[in-house]
Amino acid sequence: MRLSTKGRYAVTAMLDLALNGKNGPVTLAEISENQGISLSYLEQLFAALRNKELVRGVRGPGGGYYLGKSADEISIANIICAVDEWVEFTRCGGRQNCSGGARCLTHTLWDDLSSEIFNFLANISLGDLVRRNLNKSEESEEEQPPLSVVGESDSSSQAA
Amino acid sequence: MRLSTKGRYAVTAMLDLALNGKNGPVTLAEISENQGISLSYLEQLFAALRNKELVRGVRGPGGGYYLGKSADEISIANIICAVDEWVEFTRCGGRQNCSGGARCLTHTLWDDLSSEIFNFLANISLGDLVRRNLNKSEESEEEQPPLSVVGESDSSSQAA
DNA sequence: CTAATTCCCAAGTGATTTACTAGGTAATGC
DNA sequence: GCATTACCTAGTAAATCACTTGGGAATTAG
Repeated sequence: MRLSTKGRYAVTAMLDLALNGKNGPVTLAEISENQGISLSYLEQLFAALRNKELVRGVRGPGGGYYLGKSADEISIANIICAVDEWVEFTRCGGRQNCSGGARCLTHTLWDDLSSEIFNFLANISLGDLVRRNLNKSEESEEEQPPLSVVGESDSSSQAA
Repeated sequence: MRLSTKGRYAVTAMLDLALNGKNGPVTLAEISENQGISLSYLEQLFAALRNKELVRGVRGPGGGYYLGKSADEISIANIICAVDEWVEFTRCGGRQNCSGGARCLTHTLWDDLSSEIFNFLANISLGDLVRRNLNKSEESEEEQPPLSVVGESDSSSQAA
């Protein structure tokens, strides 16, 4: 998993699309304006998103972009992977002996954590985020817990 | 949050330290060997980790690094933030009107998601990962669910 | 005391990535 | 046919990555 600013641009743009695309397509010019991202950079990001069929472009006047599927079918992980493409990290390529035999244990741990993070992001959809925001708008100033809490771990006090 | 390869190096190195540091300090040379990371790059990473008091160095022969606190008190978010430092993403600086008034809504959504991801990583400690691995070694080939599942979301079928 | 070992520190470097500009072409609507 | 939009390619300054070089400074073994 890789969560760079590029992925953030993509997620932010997709959120904009999900929010403003209810009636008719949204132009990249609008997203550029709204989110302060350069038009041409958006074009590059959307080329990648288009390849993964996360968005669908319509040319000509009145054109723009639609979501490629329903907001509930698009996960944050989908978006990030589309633009930031997954790089395999551990060098031991899964099968190699990895300097000293059973020392590859650390890599196993990392791989576990890595897919953990991926699953987390794969379980949050654009639809989730949008719905959550609508709820917040209605309930206005009421305190609300984060959309889905990890539970378990009570290892206190580590917010930087 | 920012999860680059740099953060991965740091997490991997810290895992190595947590696993091999039970009796005596671990040298960067060992970690370098084990994990295939250049010694000097490790030094840079550990300089950052030292600043955040996540590790403690001991000089001279027989020296090396200890964890700065117990493995349970060190979260993955701690490690990543130490080396990869948090960059604020949204341009509207929290208070600005953000081109067109209520359009900053997308940014609110992003901020929510962002702190969501952070909390997730803040709730996984080095200790958690190590314990999980020990369990796995004992129970050997038994199937085990990922360390902590998100629950809730049933928005099926989105693993790439 | 000396020498080896380790952490510590600073500067520099080629490769890659980031976010962007410039300059197009292709389809579509009025 | 003209404006509008998506689509495509190339180039670029700045930043980041992962690493090298070349030194220290503290500690221990002998």
